[in-house]
Amino acid sequence: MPPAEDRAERAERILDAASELLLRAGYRRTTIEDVAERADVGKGTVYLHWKNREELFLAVLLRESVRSIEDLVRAVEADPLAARLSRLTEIQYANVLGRPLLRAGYADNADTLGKLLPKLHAKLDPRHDEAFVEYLELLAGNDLLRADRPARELAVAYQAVLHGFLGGNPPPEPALIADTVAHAFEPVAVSTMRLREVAPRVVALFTESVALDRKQLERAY
Amino acid sequence: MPPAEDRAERAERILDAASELLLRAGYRRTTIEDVAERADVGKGTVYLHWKNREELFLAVLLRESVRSIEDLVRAVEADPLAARLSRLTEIQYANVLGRPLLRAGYADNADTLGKLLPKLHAKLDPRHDEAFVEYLELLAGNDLLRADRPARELAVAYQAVLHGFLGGNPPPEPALIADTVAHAFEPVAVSTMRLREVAPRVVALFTESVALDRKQLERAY
DNA sequence: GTTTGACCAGATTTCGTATTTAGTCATATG
DNA sequence: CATATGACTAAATACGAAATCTGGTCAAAC
Repeated sequence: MPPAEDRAERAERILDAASELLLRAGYRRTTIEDVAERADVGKGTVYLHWKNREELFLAVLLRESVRSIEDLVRAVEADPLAARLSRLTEIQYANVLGRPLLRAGYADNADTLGKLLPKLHAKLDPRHDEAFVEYLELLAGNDLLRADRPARELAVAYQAVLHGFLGGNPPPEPALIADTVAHAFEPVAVSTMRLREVAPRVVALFTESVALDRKQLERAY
Repeated sequence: MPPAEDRAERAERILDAASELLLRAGYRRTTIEDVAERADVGKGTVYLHWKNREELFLAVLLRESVRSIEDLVRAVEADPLAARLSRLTEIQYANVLGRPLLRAGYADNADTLGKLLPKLHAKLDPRHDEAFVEYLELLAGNDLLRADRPARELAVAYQAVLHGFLGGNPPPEPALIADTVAHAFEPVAVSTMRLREVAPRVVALFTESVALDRKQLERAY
């Protein structure tokens, strides 16, 4: 087996297997052997990529998270108006709802993620939160966000709103959170011109943030 | 023991005991005997008031909920401006945070409420939701609420926001949800005059709603 | 150099037993 | 005679020992 190239491919195959089983059986009931068998590798091979079970499954979730943000970046690249907070929220909200593993992460679905949840939040949240606050500050600096409160405070309120919607049963329509976020956090008038200006920087910001996550994933390849 | 009067008093005493123990030890670990002993009654006496363990503890939570709404009603009576959605939310949010049992109910604290949680939501939510939508419709009819979406839809969004804030860790300051709700759901200008007009009807609405809950509680007396 | 599965310690599940508890009701009490 | 009680029972829960399973390692195979 040629070394470098197929190694990454094998890692992906293992993640695919883990992802599939995680979704079907949940963290608690999915064993490393199950994953190895489904990925057509020996059990020991899994440990050549990740140092233990937990890291493997966290990688599954990290990959899913990276993919969702890559989707988001593509959406903003395709349409600069998607850089607007309300529109971005709508896209990302729908995106998360369409990815059962992320949805489980937000809805605190203990059955599928089990003891992985706390570890997950400890690992992913801080960096993403940071990037998100930067994004808000970028908006604020361009009159695309309410300026009467610090971005960091609006971020707290925003996270609460997002969590509230994602935790809904059933989660409300994406249009409703878009509308709510628009009123709650955007200024009365949002300049399309300004939006076109910041869009590339938004893309850069999220691309950079996601690059770090990518790096971490690739360590396993 | 004179019948009617002291019977209610005894019921309250039992609820006090149950409440105390529920908070300290959680539903799963609190036995009827513990409650009876702490309330200075025989075990059988508890069953003269409630038909089973679950009903007893649901009554504890119902009473807490009733009390919180009574607080709210008093606040609106004392200050008609508190009938405004953002202000009402701020008061009720702080109220819930200050009542550990209600807080546990919203934060899905499985440890203290355990298997009681699903039953609780099934029992309390429908009626309160109904009253809340009426309240929103009352506001909408007086230009005290955004009119570009049906009240029922705003109610869904509002519940998501409230749940998101209450589920926060730690829950954000009351002022932040007030601000968020004001922007998200209120019209740009809120007429103080109109507010004074509707306040009594808001009081009546919630009083009536809570009266039903009271009735249910008193059945046990 | 790379992959693997047999292996082992520790975790988890199982299953039978002991204990606890919800709910009842015959009796005690005032 | 109406009310309150705690002894009682069936059912649930907790416990513990034995059996099973699984994460992680590593010597052997390739």
